[in-house]
Amino acid sequence: MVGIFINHDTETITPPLLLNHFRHTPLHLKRFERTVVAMNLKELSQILGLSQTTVSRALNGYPEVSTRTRQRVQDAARTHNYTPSTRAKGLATGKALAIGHVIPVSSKHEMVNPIFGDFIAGAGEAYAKEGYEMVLSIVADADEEQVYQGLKSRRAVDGVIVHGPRMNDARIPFLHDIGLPFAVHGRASGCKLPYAWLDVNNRRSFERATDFLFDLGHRRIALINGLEDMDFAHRRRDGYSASLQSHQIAVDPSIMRSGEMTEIFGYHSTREMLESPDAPTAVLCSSLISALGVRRAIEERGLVMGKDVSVVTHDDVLSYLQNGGDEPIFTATRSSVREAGRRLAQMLLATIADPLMPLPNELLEAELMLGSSTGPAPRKD
Amino acid sequence: MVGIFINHDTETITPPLLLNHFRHTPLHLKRFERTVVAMNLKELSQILGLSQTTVSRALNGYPEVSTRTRQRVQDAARTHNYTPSTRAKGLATGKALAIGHVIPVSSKHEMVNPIFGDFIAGAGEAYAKEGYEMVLSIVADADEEQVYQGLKSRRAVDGVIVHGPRMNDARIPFLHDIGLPFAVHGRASGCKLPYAWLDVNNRRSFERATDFLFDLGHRRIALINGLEDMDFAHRRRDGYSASLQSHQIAVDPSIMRSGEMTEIFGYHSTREMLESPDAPTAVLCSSLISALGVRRAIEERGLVMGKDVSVVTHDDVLSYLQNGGDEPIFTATRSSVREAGRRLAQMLLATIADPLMPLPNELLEAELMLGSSTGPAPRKD
DNA sequence: AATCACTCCCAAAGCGCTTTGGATTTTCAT
DNA sequence: ATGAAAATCCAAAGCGCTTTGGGAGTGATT
Repeated sequence: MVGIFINHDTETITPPLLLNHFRHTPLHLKRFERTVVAMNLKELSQILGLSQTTVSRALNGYPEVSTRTRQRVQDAARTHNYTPSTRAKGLATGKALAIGHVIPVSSKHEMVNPIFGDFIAGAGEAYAKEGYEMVLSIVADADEEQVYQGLKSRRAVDGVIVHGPRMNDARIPFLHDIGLPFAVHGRASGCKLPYAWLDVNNRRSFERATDFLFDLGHRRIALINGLEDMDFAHRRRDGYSASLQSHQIAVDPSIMRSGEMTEIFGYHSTREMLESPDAPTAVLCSSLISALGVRRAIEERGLVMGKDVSVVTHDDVLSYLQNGGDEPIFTATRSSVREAGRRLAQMLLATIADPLMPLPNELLEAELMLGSSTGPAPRKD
Repeated sequence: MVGIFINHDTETITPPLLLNHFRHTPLHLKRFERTVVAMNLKELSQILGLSQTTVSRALNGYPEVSTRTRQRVQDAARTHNYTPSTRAKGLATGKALAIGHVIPVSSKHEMVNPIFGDFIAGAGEAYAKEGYEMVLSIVADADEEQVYQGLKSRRAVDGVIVHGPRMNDARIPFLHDIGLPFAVHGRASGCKLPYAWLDVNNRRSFERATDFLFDLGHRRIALINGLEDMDFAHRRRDGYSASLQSHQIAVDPSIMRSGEMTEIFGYHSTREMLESPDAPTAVLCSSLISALGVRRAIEERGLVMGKDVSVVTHDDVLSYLQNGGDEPIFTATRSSVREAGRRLAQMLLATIADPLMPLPNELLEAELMLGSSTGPAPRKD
């Protein structure tokens, strides 16, 4: 082992006095690492007999380098497996080359939103293309602001994606105040400030879905929605109510539920409502996962979905939860959350690249896909 | 605006010649940012009238600082909202203070493993506690090695978590070779090298589950499993086979399926098998999501789960997919993937903190939870 | 022959931190 | 008092990169 050390007075160095801190590797180990590990700019430039400046410029595409030299440098970089250290590059440029995703975990049920995986997958593609890293923080929703503050002052990221916006979401003015670029997946009604966002037209898609159920003859339509204070839930409810009103039907709270969209939630809600003498003939549901629960409740009662009770659900096109193969199980308002991730990430990168650009917005329309979960309202006997 | 600039010859600086590169913000903007933005060590030490050394030491818990000074420094840091830049700290210490998670996206179905969100949530807790960042790369499984190489040579992370190990997984020797610390969620049969891992005792839990079905009188037990080359699937199959053999029943490939564990997969597999004259009376399933499909196929055929056909599934205790509330829907082998994330992350951090430590392993036993999806085998008529 | 304009390259100064090797005070038994 | 040891603090040298402000060398133009 000793032969590997470069600096021979290693032994004579007095180790720093540590106080419950293991962050600092013993010096000899660090030396070891650095010796064995990755090539750096200095070494590469020595190999090439060029200055660090020239090598750096050659690699970063600056024009003050001859084509021949650039080629030579690039080849050497490849063969020696050289990639600049993000840390050092970041320090020098003042950019972090990373985007933060702060994932709120609902303190109530410790639930991680299931759409998150697919969203991240989409966003990841965009980052990889631009050489950005993606850093994740999982946070109890109460501590969120603190986390943003931390990311900012540690200079760990160049911007963040805001997930699961609520109405009048405090995070938006907060991020605006601390000057951390951000883009929101969804919108926050009531927020006056301009901000970058991408959203599905939730209101419209749920209005259409409700209209569709009306066309099939349904008059008693239940709504199983996300948590009240989530912005998307609010908008969907608006769309639902609008449709009811335009058909002169009063909104009836007894067939409306909101909660965290688990299978169980869909099941319990539906089960309760079906027990009533005035049970709904159709259910509009905010999530495919809950819709599975809805179906369970329906079938458990010996009813047939699409005949006795119709179901329309929103479908985020999650990779592990396809809505049927050839023939969709559920009639659904459909919008890929993965695609949303991809586009929102691009959006954020664009606003970071050009801070003077007007903040971009994008409103996606959900498709209404016909499946076998809907049918004409059953005749009253 | 101009008043904010600190360096007044800003205007006279000739901008660097850029070649299709937007990474470099115009200089005046950078200045602006740096001026407005976060406090740094130098500023803080000036405010305090101390050297950077002392401030740094006070904040990092080194003993060469008087209690009074330390207190003063800590207070100032808090009030001025100072947090050291991770980049700079990383550069100076040689650590990245970050752990990488490389998430393979199956190239076939572009599927993100649904357990991933909960796993990450668990791991995130561990990282947050130790001041580590979590960086994510989403990667088509073919490019994985390249991504590890990149993380290593960019010095972006101190270690990585390996997800979804396959049999004889090439990633393990590879990571070993490039000298990037890692810990595996699961194991890779056939890998001779020692490595840190945490796994559920898949073989045992599936053997027990099969035994249990035997005890209920079932003799024709189907297996709906994950992809063949996934290590966990292999082990579960082993456990299943072992139980069959110990009961003198031959393994019958016609009632065994393996594939990506979607709802649809569970549905189709079950549907097919139930059509056979020699249909299974029980199904052992590798995922709660697929189990939902299994149930659908059963009920669609007018059969009753737990009576006509028994189902046992593995349950990863995902937050959005609870297996029933009070009374579990499915009888299940149960092991929290979130807890696994938490522990594996701690494990990795420990091996990084002390590289000389023997590599830790942990084998979790799954609980066998009784639900209403199982019952005695129906009598042959 | 001197000047100019390029082209191609370089030394050195940061970026914000940690860590080393001392320097300066305090403290305290003698 | 009086050294010696302990307690505090500091200047400066990196960490690995980018970027600034030149400096040679080469032809072409006066």
